[in-house]
Amino acid sequence: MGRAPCCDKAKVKKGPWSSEEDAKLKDYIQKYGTGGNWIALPQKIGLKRCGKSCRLRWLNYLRPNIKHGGFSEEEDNIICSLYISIGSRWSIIAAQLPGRTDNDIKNYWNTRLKKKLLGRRKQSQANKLFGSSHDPKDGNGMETLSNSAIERLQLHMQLQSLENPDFPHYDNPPMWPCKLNPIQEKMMQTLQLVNESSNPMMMQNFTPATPKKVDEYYAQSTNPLQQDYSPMSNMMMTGIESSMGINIPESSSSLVPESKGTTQPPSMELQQCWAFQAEIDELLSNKGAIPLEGQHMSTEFDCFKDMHGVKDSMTWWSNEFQANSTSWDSTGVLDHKQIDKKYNESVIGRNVQ
DNA sequence: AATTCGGCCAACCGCACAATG
DNA sequence: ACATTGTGCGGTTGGCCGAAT
Repeated sequence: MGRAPCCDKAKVKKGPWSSEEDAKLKDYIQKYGTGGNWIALPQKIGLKRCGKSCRLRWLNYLRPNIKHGGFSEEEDNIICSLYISIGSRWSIIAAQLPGRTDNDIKNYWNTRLKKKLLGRRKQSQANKLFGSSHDPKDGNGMETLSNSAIERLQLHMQLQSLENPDFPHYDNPPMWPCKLNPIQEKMMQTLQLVNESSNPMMMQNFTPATPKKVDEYYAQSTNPLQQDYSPMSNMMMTGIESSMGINIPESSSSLVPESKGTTQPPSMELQQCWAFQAEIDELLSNKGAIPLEGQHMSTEFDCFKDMHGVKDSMTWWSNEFQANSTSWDSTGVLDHKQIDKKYNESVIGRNVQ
């Protein structure tokens, strides 16, 4: 038995809002605020609408200083960067873009930005690999990998290739994230689950590395590419390492090793880590696939050419975002509530809880 | 000119969580 | 401690509109 509906659906109006309804709602809220109860609000002002519908209309359309459409390149970069980092947490992303609503950003991402970045070809390949045609009864666990995770993985790998264009990235060492936020941790746990079920042999032999082992890895590194401590790498988690259970000590994030150290081979954990990264990469890039008509393999990442200076901007933004966020799980929500509170206090002159 | 198709976006739905009694 | 209610959020849908055929 589910919870009772918030309103009588037979008696409320649905569909597009008329200008009269907009005016009623706007006038009332500008005069009296929301009163802290959206459910009761439509009755007070004689609107035959669900309270939730009123709230949505106000937040997404009638609220002052709302911007619609015309996303700037900087906003594109911010959205992309945050999506890769935290996924479809639209409210949090919206909180970082003044005047934008979560709904707007969500629509913009789903209809334009995603296509711009991923391109049709990779999308169709991903669908082929993980899409609805896949039989969930196969039991290989791939169905548990969400589209969001796939997209983020793809985006990240594309960015990684841009970082080191001369090297196929399955030959590259991992670029260590300095510290995962809880959301990133969760995503990596999901990826780990997928890997566990799709390749149990690999995980059987795996034991999580300790921070000490990671420090040893840094000391052992001989390849200049293994010294990647760019902010980009910190923000855009490779994820694979994390999914393998390797913990990155916080202190490592700001350390740039002076020497290259010894020539000892990397630890077993790291070799397994790279192998897993190569495996995922192989899976996603689907190297054996025949290019679609009119497309060439060399255009793999051409979609990113549309994003002028995306790397620099994203790096900058990543640092700013990290620096400004006191905590990951509350940032957006708090900001949103603060905005509403400020509006009620300053415009309406009311002190709302 | 008529029809089909696909992109876009506003709005709805249902779930999860927080607040309250 | 539990039940109820309100709010916030992300996913999805339906309809409009312009482009293509």
